[in-house]
Amino acid sequence: MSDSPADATPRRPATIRDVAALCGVTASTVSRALTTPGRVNYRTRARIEAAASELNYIPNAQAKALSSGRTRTVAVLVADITNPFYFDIIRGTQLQLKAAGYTQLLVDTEESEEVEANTLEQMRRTADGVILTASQLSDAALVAASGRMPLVTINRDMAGVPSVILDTPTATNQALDHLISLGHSRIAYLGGPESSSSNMRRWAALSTAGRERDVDVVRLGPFAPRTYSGAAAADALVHSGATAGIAFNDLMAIGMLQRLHERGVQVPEDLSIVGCDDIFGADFCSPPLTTVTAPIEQAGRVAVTMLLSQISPGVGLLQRNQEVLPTYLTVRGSTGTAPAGSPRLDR
Amino acid sequence: MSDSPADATPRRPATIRDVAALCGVTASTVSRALTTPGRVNYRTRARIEAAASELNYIPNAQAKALSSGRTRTVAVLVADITNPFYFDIIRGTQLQLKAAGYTQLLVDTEESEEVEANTLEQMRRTADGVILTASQLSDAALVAASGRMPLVTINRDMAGVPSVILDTPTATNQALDHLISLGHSRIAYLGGPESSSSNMRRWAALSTAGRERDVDVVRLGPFAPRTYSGAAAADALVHSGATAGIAFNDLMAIGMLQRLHERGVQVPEDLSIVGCDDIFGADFCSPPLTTVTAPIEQAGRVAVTMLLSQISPGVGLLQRNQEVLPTYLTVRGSTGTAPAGSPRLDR
DNA sequence: AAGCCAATGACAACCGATTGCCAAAAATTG
DNA sequence: CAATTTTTGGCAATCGGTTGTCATTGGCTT
Repeated sequence: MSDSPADATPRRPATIRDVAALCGVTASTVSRALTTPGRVNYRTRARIEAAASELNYIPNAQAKALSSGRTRTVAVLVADITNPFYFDIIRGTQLQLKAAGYTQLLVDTEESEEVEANTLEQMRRTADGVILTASQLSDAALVAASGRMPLVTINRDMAGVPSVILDTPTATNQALDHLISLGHSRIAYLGGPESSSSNMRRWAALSTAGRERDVDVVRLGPFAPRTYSGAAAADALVHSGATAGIAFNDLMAIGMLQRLHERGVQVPEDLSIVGCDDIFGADFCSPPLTTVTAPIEQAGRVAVTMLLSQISPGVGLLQRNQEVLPTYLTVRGSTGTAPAGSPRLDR
Repeated sequence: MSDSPADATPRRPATIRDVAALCGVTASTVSRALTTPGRVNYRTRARIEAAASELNYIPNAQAKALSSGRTRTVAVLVADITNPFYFDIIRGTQLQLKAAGYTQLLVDTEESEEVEANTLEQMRRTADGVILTASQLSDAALVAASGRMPLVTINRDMAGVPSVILDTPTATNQALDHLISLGHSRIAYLGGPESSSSNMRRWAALSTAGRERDVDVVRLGPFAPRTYSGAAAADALVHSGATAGIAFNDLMAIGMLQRLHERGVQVPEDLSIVGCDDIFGADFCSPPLTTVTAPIEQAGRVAVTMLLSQISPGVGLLQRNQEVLPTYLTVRGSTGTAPAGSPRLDR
């Protein structure tokens, strides 16, 4: 039992030459048999395939990459692996990449432009393409990078650079209407990082919509898109005198919920809160969060599809170079009718 | 501006021979200058370094891997990328791998033994080592795999295979004592997958502890370790007549909380719930979950450290081949005193 | 000044595949 | 049946590095 053929795994994995030797052909023939089906007589191919599986031959990916120039690997750069938002992205990319036989390289850029640029340069050789989330790169650098290698961004709208955009501004406006219909007339936007283009787009949409609908929409922040900055955001919101707040993302919104609970401010009785993204947890926090539901995982999947069509243009899957994914408002327990007579919330 | 030296990125990245040519030396000298510092005169090395940075030379990872046999890549296999538990693992591995200059390959095995085995065989060439979470492999297969390449498991206690174990049984017993001290005397364990070794160890510890302390500990399930199976678990718990439940993990516990809320069962007044892991969300669900806090991210980090010390044995970092990480009980709002007189919970 | 040794850089083989080109064998054609 | 075309497999170069071996150089000892 110590050496039954099934278990026997020689210490050195079989190479293409081992297979060739076993069949009495050369390595090039084996290579052709395995990669260019029609190029080799079917009888010899059968022999080769048998030998390959007998030796448990697995082509060396490195060698393959070196000679072919393709690594069958895609790098996914996330800004902050701590953020559940990116988990959904990663889930989507992983799913789609695996289906296409690609391997996923996961890199956390820690929101650093430098790390991002270096990684990108590194990956130029290591990966066949890159998916960039929340890029910190300048417009010029991004365009340049995109010219150098297949690349798709998520949530970065840049002409000439293929991208997947989660259309949160539209749904944020829906959220605004939702709040207005509940009687709110002074509403705050708890902003995220200034460098975030979705943050900017969203605020632009909200402030315009506010003017059109004749309600006060004020902007607070910027706040870090993390749970812990929810405290600052909550305090700012209370102090602002607004009766409802739309947060940059769910993380912040959940942090706000916690802080407001501590301070004894009732949600939604005293204050309504809307989040954005609908991440894991948004449905079971207390109260459950009214939020803008974004198809995050789908964004990851679509990004991969777009990227792969760049990598192998023959396969005309998805040739557009921008994909806008719709989002929608999910109403849960954190929004309610505006308090009568604008109660003094800030003690 | 279209061709300033700083921006100029030739279409073909510079190779080691380009650098060599620019310095009037051979490729081997460049290689040595860059990798074996003392091997080359410091003056020529300086010249080479200057040339390298001028040409923006980045060694080709594939070629490097091919000739050196090291890929500087580690594969992390997770059973289910959907589960927040693994996010924390991934976060830990990513952190530590990056610090060591390694790249992380992320693979979702979808809880399939076959996918796991195939990936493992594949990675034998592609990665320098593997971190295995929730492995589905048989003991024999695991030992064999571990003999073939550097490998560290997380939460799989197998003699001869280096592992990181989150010692949840100890803290689960603490949870039991906590419940007993609150007056509970009939307590259920909502089991996870039978194939999970931490599930088995935990149940073994709980049932022994229950006997020792002379309280009823019953086992329900198995249930899938997901939020959605919390409904079944909650119903089973209510029907069992126990006044407290310890769930296999937080996901299940959070699902139970939701279901119990729907059914109008008050937590913790009618029923106490304890989770396990302390994942993202455990602190802000409703009520906040009493749970066994496990240093999940640390487990990822430690696994990487152990793996790297296997890969380069010279660096005597962490030579033990099993690391048990302590966990502790975090009491939040989902546990309380036992209801008086065993109220009829099941309608 | 002869002899020796360490330092330094070049040469060439090698890692494991792919692929352009060529020659032998087989099949087709007139 | 000879001439031509197609099929099939081998040879060797190549991808971009690493590394063992060797020859040269210069410094040092005695």
